[in-house]
Amino acid sequence: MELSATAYVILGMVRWEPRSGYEIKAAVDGTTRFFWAASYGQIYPELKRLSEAGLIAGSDSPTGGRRRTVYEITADGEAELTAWLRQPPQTSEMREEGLLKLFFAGALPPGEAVEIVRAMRADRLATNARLRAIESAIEGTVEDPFPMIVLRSGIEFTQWFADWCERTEAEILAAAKKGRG
Amino acid sequence: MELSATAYVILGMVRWEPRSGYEIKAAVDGTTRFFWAASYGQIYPELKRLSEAGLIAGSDSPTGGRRRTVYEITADGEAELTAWLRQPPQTSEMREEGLLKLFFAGALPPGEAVEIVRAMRADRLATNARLRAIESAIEGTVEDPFPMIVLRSGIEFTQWFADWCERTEAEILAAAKKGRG
DNA sequence: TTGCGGATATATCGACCTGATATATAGTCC
DNA sequence: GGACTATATATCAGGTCGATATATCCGCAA
Repeated sequence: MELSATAYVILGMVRWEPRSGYEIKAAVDGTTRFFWAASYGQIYPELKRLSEAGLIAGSDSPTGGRRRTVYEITADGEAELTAWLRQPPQTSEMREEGLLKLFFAGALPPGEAVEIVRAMRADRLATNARLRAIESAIEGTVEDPFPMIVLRSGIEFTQWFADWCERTEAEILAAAKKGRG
Repeated sequence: MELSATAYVILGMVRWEPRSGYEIKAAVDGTTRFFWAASYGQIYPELKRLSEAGLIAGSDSPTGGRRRTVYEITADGEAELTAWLRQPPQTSEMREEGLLKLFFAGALPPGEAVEIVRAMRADRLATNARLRAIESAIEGTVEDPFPMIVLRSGIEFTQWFADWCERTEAEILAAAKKGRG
């Protein structure tokens, strides 16, 4: 039985507490989104697969006339999750359109490249602020230390990236000045 | 005309010099792979689309009996590329299975979580070494400063990440000791 | 009370992307 | 000549994203 990493996101999320597909999506957006996203297009089919495989169990719990299925993890699911946690991590990817544009910035007139770095910096700082807000909100409320450790890695990373942009902007401007002088 | 970011990778690559699909793939793997990857499954169909759109021009240049099409950028392609470079970057994604596992590491017995951080650190250090090797190899050979700037961002980032892993390992071990004591 | 907007809930689709695989030819080394 | 690697193009299953569709529920205001 081969499961995608997203399947394990679902297992991990319902392990903390039973959730509907909608709640899983909201939990992912509020937590792992920074380093592992998931969309409805993955979540709902995956819930069916995991349910058929007996790794989670769904039960109807409608709100009035609105149908709703809440899933909880099974003993098999828990075993599958911990077995996966013990395997060395494989996937490590990045897609940074800003770095891609900077890479080809030689095609722009001198002086325009700094705009790319400025836009990246503003973006990283905005993410940093969002993550800091989450940090303040959950500070001291959770007993499990690992979500907070990972959240802080995001805060440090976006801060590092913003600082790199600032330094690089200065570097590009200095080189342009030297080139002109 | 809507182009994917990967289409612009191709435009940027053939702008430096005419290349075959195979050579574009090799160039991507040697340079932008760290922050923007591309596979044959994207490159070959995209070359056809860009060629039909008149943004690149292909010419047959076989090696003996082995067919080979080399593409070069057109004036339209160059205009399209610089117009894209002037738009603010959109996509910024990360997929770090290690952080995902660490996030759920509370499901593991205490003491096992450090293994995840150790594996991530080893991996980041290996990438760092590869990037440094590229840096040494191309040092002083390229006039365009931007590829080197981007390469160094990768070197700094992997170094920062490895350092974060080291600090986090110590933090986890200290917490475990405190928990036991 | 009627209606509007936003939240909850599930489902689907086109497009993008990866990794693997298939098919051929060319060059190198023993 | 055979083994191996590099060059070159093509394809496919499956993962993933963003947007969209459908429907219900709730609070609030006209």
